Amino acid sequence: MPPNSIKAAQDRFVAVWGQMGSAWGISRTMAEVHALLYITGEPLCTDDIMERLQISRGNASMSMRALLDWGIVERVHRRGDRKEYFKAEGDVWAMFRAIVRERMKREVDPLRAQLYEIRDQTGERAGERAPRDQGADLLAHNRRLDELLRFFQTLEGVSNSFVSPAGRGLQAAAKILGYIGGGVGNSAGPSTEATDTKEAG
Amino acid sequence: MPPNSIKAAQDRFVAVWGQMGSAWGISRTMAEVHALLYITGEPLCTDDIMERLQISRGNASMSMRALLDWGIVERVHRRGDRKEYFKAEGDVWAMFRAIVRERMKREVDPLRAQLYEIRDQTGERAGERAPRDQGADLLAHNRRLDELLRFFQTLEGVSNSFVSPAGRGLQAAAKILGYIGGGVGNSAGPSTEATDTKEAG
DNA sequence: CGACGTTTTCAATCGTTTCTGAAACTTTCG
DNA sequence: CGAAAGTTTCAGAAACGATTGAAAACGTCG
Repeated sequence: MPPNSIKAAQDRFVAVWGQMGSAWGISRTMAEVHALLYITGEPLCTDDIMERLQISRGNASMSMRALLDWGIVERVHRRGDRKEYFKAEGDVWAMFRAIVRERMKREVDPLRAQLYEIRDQTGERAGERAPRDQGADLLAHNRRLDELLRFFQTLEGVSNSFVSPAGRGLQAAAKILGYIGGGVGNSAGPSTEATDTKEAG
Repeated sequence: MPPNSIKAAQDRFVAVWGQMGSAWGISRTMAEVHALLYITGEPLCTDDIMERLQISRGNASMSMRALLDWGIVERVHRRGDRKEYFKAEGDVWAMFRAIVRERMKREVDPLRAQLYEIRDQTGERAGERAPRDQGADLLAHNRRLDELLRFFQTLEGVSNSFVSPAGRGLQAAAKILGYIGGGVGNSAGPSTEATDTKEAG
């Protein structure tokens, strides 16, 4: 096995992860930077990233900053070195929790707020009554909004129980649900289990 | 209340939903079309959509097709009318299940497959041994890949239990978890007040 | 069967987002 | 304090995905 096969695998991982990122509305480069930090597992500095990913300094800097904001990458200082190094969160579940937390905060919460506003916009104000004609439509309209709101409220709850300090809760629940769903066996143990997913229909 | 206030609310909903879509990697227009169908609740034809959303015929057609593929919009035929009409799935949970199913199929499953390949790429082949130098790095590299794979496997399980015919399972679980989440003193509650959805019961 | 209304496709265009590179800024150290 | 090293910002350039509009395909009806 050639000694640089790890590097090749890393490159491939970076590409794959970057692609996934862009499918989920995250800038490709940001995902790539994260991928690189995650897969190498060790702290890298801006120049390392620039060189390895062939991107500009500005881009590298911005992406790093964003990852820091997301809380899935942390600064590392080395004694006797003025450079800053960066290291990715190593625990996949912690990483995912951070992502969920941020996306809820940035996208779902504002969305909920807007939906409430829209709901209020046609909500009956005190002492005012909708015209007879509009009544049914309005009711149905508001019912649909409410259903959406209810849904997002539930989602909020789920996400909180996942994200919270005691958030391992969902990790456990996920496993239980996993069993229900597909009989997916996953237990502790670093052994290379390449268990195939069994469809349960 | 002016009779067109529903229309105004609909427009606003369309805008909000479209924005959300693009934040999650769905084309804005497609999300808008869906929003329109959902919020009006009744079947619309291509021309209705073109006019209301001010988009081209081609765009409307493509977006409709995509929504059909996602399984969150269905064709409706009207007797004595050659046009095709389209109607959005009305049940929020069913809609969300369809979305999860599709995104898993299109994005997560391929990702998993790729990760397996990458894993195999450096996996020890029979009778071959990694050079001593690379040993530790390789082990750590593969461990990180495995963790990711394990995670996605669990995710797959959760999603299956959600998506499957008996998928109401997660709906119930979600509510339970939601309660837990609400009860748990979670970190500085972002903006989770205003939880006054009217209960029908 | 040919004409008409409707839907689909696709190359060209347009608009948005991302990326670059250089300048401005900040921090550290002699 | 000033120089050196590092980081951030930002206007313009490039890349990418979305959108259009016209033409082809489809299916129906007289």
